[in-house]
Amino acid sequence: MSARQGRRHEQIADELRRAIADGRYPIGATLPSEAELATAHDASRGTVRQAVSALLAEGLVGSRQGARRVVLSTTPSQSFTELRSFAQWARAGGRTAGGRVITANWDTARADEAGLLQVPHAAPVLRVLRLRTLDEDPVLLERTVYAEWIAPAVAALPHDSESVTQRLYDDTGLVFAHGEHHIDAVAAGTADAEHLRLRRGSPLLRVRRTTTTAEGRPVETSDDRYSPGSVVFTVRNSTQTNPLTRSRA
Amino acid sequence: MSARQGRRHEQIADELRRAIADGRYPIGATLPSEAELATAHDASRGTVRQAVSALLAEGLVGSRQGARRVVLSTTPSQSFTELRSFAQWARAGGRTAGGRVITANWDTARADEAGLLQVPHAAPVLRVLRLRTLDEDPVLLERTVYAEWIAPAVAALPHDSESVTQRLYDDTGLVFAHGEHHIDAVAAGTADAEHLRLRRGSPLLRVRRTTTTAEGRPVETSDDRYSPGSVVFTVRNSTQTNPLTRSRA
DNA sequence: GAGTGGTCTAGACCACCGG
DNA sequence: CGGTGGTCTAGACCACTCA
Repeated sequence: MSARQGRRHEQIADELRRAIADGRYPIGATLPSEAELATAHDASRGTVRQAVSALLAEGLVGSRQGARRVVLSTTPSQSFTELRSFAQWARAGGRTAGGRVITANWDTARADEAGLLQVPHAAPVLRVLRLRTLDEDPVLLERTVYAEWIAPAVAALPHDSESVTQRLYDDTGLVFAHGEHHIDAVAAGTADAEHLRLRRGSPLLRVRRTTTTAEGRPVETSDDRYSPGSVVFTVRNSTQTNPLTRSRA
Repeated sequence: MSARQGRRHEQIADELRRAIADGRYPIGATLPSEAELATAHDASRGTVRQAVSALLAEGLVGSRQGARRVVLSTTPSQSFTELRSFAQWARAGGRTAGGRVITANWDTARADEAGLLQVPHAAPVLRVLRLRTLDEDPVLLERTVYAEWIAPAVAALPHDSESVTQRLYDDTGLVFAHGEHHIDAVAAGTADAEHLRLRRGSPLLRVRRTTTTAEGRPVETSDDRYSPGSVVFTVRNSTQTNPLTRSRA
């Protein structure tokens, strides 16, 4: 009994994910009502709602007041790993990714970083400055902060690893499951300009991202700056297949 | 009237968003406890949790069991997961959107525009240069090209319409259903600098977007340039859902 | 009108954090 | 240790959908 039994809502969510993936609820099918799920899992309606809202957030099901929930998608997206991993994205586009660590050192988390990584204030973290190249051109400067629990595995990697994501998966089985990306534009600072071979003040596309495991445990948070003209982010969305709305249906 | 009273959790969330945007809770600050918020808003803890979880989803605050919630970001974040218009997005954050048309004139579609709008080459289009403000500050310069079929409705709008999206819906029933967004960074040109009150060469976040109706009919295509620090785009993804992809410039 | 999801309440126990 | 967030329950009322 010792194994972490608790968290009924996560169990219910997993059960539903499995059922959808298995095709027991194909696209367009309706899920059982909250009341039915509550009875079947011997849980309260609140717990069932917590479970279903996770699927809602993942875009697996859609929800409308008054109507049963509908399955929107059964197949996990393949392109997530592309988004997460610079190397995999480059390879998919037929280009060659390179990378090298410029500096790597232990430090303490700043307040915002501690929040993002969900670790105590001033907890030890590993800071890595890494330059990424595409077909030999420097295009991306990454300032990544790793949580303490994963940092040793990162520190053990070769400094010129082509794909950190792949190496971490091979070495530790770590899978990046969720990501959040904040995108804006900033002017290149001195270090940015030097490493990306630009003039100071050049416009850079900045992506601040935090990646977590499937359980929601934060792994790393990073400030990535892309050389202008090297990369464009594309988003497609619609009112009908909007998988990511939260409470506001 | 349209004030849509009665969703306590949304009111509480808005109040917190406003407080964070105003700097009453700077980055790194802790939020009041759930119990305090519940008392202050005369709501139950469950309702407060629903409100706070929205901020959590938006990346404004972080959360760790046992510790108070921490403010991670004060910049308003514009989420693709909510296909909101600029004005609607501003209002949701408790801010005031303004806008005025600088120039509007008929022209013929360039080749790329014709392709995006799915109209014949050199078809007539309406070109509008529009400056958008947030709490009186100019933050966004839009260069929008409207297809001929919708252009008359656009041309008839007051030049200082707060929400073009809303007005078009009210006047014509038009609903923007799908969007495609390409995001990168560019340096401010002369016109950009003048209208956004920046120096030439300042980094701007550029979003080139094309919007279509539910039937897939293109309505407009636009080159939007955001003043630095005014807006952050946020994308959440996971192995299950991936609305964002990266592509070559 | 019955069913269903959206919202809300008022409790409760636990795991974790901090001083 | 007290405070806090994470989870859960067992009700309730409403808005909406659908047959």
